[in-house]
Amino acid sequence: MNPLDATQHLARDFQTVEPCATCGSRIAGLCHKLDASALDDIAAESQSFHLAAKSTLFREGDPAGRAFSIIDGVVKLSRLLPDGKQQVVGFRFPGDVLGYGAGKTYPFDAETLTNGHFCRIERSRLDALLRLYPQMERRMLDLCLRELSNTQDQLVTVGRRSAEARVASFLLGLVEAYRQRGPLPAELPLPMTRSDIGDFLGLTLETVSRSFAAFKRQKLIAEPGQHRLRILNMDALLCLTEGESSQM
Amino acid sequence: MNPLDATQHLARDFQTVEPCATCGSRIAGLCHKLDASALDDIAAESQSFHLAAKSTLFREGDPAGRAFSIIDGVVKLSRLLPDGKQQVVGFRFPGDVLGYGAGKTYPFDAETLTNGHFCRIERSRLDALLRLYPQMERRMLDLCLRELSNTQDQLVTVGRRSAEARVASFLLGLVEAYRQRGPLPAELPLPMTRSDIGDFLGLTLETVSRSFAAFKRQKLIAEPGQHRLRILNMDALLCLTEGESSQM
DNA sequence: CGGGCTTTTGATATCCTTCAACTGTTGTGG
DNA sequence: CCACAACAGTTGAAGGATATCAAAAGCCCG
Repeated sequence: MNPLDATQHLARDFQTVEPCATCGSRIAGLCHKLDASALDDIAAESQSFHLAAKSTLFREGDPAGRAFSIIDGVVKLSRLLPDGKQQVVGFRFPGDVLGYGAGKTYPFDAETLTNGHFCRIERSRLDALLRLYPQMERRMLDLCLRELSNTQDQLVTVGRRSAEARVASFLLGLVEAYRQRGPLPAELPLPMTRSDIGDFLGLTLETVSRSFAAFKRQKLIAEPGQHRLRILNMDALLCLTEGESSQM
Repeated sequence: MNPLDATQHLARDFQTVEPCATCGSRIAGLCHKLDASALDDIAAESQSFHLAAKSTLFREGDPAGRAFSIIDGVVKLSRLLPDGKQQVVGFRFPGDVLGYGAGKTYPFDAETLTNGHFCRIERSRLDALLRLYPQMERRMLDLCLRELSNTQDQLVTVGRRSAEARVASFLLGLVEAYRQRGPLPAELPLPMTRSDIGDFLGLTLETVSRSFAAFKRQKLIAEPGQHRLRILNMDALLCLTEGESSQM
């Protein structure tokens, strides 16, 4: 139980305030509300490690031998299409689990957008732990259901919304991701590039840039510095999301 | 254990040949490989029922009090946007579980496209069963992981592919769904309308119609009758999916 | 047979992409 | 410390893929 403090800025009190035995994180990942013996087992089976920004956690097609839990940092999950285009499947934040899927290989690349702190565990060990601790398996199911729900939301956004509505939707999703993980700071980190956002939303980076510019002109958002975002008019963004042009 | 025979056309031997104790289905839904006592419990807690085509199983926003398993039939899951547009989140087939999600309300409408045969169970009972039978919870997790993977694939399709590539991708997905559920017949049922398909792919019904017309002209597919589909050139469809224009 | 869907097909409109040039930022080595 | 290269972002102009609008034909059910 060695508490680490690398997680303090983002990781306040997401569902639990007990630091995780594995890594000291106060974020409720897989280990949410486990009893002491389960936590000991996980601690024994998993390793904590750091990674610089723009590192690769794993690549699409690699044998899916390990699962990862994000203690701190932001990760981009993306798939490369034969024609070179990229689709970002999602962004992952502290508390999220990566690399535990249906197939035998990872279905996408996982790349850090920031410096990060992670936990890794062999998949076979994790499977054994899930069998051993039904509470943990239940937690995994809940994480999976939540992720499924988010992905379905994203499908609606990409499939049926205009460019500006998609960008607004992305911004609100970002706010929500941070809110779930602690008190919302006035300035949010925005570690992804216009290109990342575009690939997430099914848009080009230019279109994303134009939408950001439009939102700034309307004083809906501000970027006080590189990779820093300030939401000025949440309601207007919400309106945009719902299809109406913003008149607030 | 009353074997029903309503499932014979689609429901051949999807992962198991043992008919489900609950409903007689030979499709591996939730009850896949459960022991006798678990099956007895499920049978006691769940009810089987029929529904005509174009019926509503549940609506977006309804309290999510029950989960459903499809024994036979095809179901459309869709979300309605404020501006009246519809996004189809997915189509579900025999063996799939519906209505078991993260939230307290259903996140989408579920509507039958064909006559159907279903199993229903109170959510609280199902949760209790999942706690009681870890094998069943594991099965639920696997179903959820597979669904997540499919939804992520769909995100790539909608986000980054051209209209024809999306339609080709839908057709291949349909083939795959049927293949997983039994020997593939030469003629597949196509119970969804152009509009349903468009709402699934983020296209208008006209664009879907034009893509179908193009594929027929190129002899990639045929429609021998209403709601009947024949795949003539799978490889060319696969090619289209990957971005190249079909030259085969 | 008639009314309501579904589908097809054509003509036009539009939103977003593409292409291009330029600016701003960051990190690196001389 | 500055010069420079690489990368990220901005903005404009033009073109294209798909949406929208419209009309007609086909199909199903009462």
